[in-house]
Amino acid sequence: MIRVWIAARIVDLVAATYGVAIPYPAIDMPKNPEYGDFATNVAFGLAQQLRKSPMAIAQELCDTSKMVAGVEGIEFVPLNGFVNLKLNDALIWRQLQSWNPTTVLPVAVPQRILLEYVSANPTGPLHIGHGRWAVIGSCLKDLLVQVGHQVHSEFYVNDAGNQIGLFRASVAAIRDGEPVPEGGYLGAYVKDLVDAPNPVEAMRSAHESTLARIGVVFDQWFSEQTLHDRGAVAEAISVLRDAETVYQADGAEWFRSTDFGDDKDRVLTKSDGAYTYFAVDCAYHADKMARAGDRMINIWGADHHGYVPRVRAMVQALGGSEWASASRFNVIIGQLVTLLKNGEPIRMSKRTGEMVTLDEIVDEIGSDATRFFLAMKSSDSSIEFDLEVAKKKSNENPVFYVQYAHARICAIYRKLEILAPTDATHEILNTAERNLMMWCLQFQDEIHAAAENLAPNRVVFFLIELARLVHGMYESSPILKTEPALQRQRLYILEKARACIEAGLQLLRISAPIAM
RNA sequence: GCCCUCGUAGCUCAGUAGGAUAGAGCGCUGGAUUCCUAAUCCGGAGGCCGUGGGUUCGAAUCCCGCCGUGGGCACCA
Repeated sequence: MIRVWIAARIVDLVAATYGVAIPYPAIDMPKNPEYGDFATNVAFGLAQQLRKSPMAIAQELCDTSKMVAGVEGIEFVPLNGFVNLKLNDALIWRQLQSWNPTTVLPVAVPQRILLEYVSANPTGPLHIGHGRWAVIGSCLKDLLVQVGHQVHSEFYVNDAGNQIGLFRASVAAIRDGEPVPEGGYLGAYVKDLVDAPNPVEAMRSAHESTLARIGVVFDQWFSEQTLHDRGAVAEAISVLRDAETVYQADGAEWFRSTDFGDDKDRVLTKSDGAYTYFAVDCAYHADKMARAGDRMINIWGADHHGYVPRVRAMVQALGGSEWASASRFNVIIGQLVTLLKNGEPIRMSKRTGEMVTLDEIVDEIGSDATRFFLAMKSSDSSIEFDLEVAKKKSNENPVFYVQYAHARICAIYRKLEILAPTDATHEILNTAERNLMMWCLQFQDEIHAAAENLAPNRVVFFLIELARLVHGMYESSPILKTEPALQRQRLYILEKARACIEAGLQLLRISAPIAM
């Protein structure tokens, strides 16, 4: 949390200089290394309030810094209104000595969070798209837990309704040698289910096994059927009715979701008396809000994004307006994945069974590469997943780049036949050593940013950059043929970096091999 | 038609609580191996950040229009 630490020093400095209290300012890493290690733009924000130019304020802050306690080892340099900060080697070294990548300060307000993801229908095997939500969801869970939240992860099993009836009928038809019903399921996997006592449960169980192969395990598999069984749907509708958000029209019962920003009202009970999928979802979300406590996060595919406004409406009607806030309810809409083979997109259809399953992909390229590729892209852009690239063991495939950095460090210990040093003193630090240390120290800041923005891909990019710095130091700063004190210094830095890579990969549930 | 998403190097993508000269990998190109795994490193070329306005001391980032991509617009699930 070095950036938080720096920000706190700046807050103190501003208070000491002008007697004003400010919130934690942004701490940037300047692109130009001549500007120092960190920079802050507080002077711009204070300019209006203090009726002074940013340049003058930056200058004054830097002047005052010499008289303030707690900033020893930091050189303050004003430039163009920015305050640039340069940390001396001793300070960085002290920071590193007390730094441990697995220790992360908890957030100020920990939440109880219910995270729902994947929730694929149990009518066919999982594909790469489900894999993407599975990976992002599982990374998100670990991230949120890492910063102090309590997270319950859940897979919603749509084991009731028309599609399930059609699916069961399709399996039965194939078993009995009869034609599959109109709009039914024809895929090869359907044949494999004819002997299953319960094809739906067999399919769900297959999902569980597939997900376990890529390290995705749910705290709960929530059955839609149980909502029907205990009358939860009728209960949810009556809550909406009591809130006077329900009316009758055309023989059906409607939820006035337009009162909550949706663009049209939605049917709850059809004119034939059956509940809609949406009505069942009302029951599910009511149940989730009761269990979640503080916050709900749903991860859905792009084909559901039109569904979001009505769910937001329903959540507010059932749970109260506080559930409209982004700190209580998030829907992450993940864009689609196009699978490429030899540069050509593969078309998929679940109904006819023309598809490459997630299992087949994991068979081919393994869990580590699958997870890394799916985690590295931000969830709101559609991506291409190239099977050939994912199989390559080169720089084109960044998972090996990161793992190799870890393995290389381990190889040095083997060569020297020693264990990693637990402490060391330092002499002068070269640029490669210094940059690597500075990057490691920001690991926790990055974890917090990734958790806050629900963006696990930030961790992946942090690790790629970390690996780059390790490889850079490896090339420029020899160890075996170096005098003992410097050797120990370098080993100490590399061990911190190794632990950081290990911690980062663990967060992504990717292995950190000691040899490759 | 309406709503949502995205548009950054030739390709695949980072970077968006506004910051100082916009980044990486691949591809192209020039180098590095008496030395810890070359699965690596160092250098070069390559950009009006879709487009036109606006807000601001400052915009890839925020707001509006337009163009383009993908998705959604059921008493389906």
